Amino acid sequence: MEWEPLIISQSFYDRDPIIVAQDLLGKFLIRKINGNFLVGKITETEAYLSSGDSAAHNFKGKTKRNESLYKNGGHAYVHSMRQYCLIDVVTESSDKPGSVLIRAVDPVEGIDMMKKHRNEENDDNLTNGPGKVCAAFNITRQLDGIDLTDFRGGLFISSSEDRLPEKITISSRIGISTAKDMPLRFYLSESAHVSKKR
DNA sequence: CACCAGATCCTCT
DNA sequence: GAGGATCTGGTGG
Repeated sequence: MEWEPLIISQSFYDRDPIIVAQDLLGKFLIRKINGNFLVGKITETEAYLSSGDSAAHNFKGKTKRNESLYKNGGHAYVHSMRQYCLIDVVTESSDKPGSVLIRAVDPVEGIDMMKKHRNEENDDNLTNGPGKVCAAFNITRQLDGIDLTDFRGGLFISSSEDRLPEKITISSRIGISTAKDMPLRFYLSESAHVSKKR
């Protein structure tokens, strides 16, 4: 990378997922593979609450599948959904298993490799969905539980030095069958890489 | 072991 | 906007 990543520390994640979901917009998701970097600017997120949220994977308690949700803030929860993987950022502390689903990014660096991973040539269809992001970045269940605040790992999140404020749109979450109406989805209004507008 | 429910995506109308 | 492909983990017998 030609710029120095500014790794986000754990205190950023130790907050309500509704706040973290919005603050993650514009941050950079960075994947390191064999010395190469894939970089995406986060454009779409969804918050899943630590309690009382029937759509959250913590709703029925801790299982082998979701145990990463019970780690401290700043870890990754990677789970499989049909043929795809999805990635959440764990928020709050281990007794409050909230999380933020990363649903889309703007491709920034390593775009050719993303295209290979996705078998897709069109930039606009590369990373505009949670399964697509994981495929493009080669995020698999092997990364479940990884510490996103550790730059030595294969996956981390950084901020940018001087970012202009961007408009955020709030909507209900997508693809769930319960708790459909809660306004917990956030995206950069002007981004071309978002799963769905409005 | 069988069944079923998904935080999806792609390909058609 | 609908329907199917296709995979994994959780639950109950």
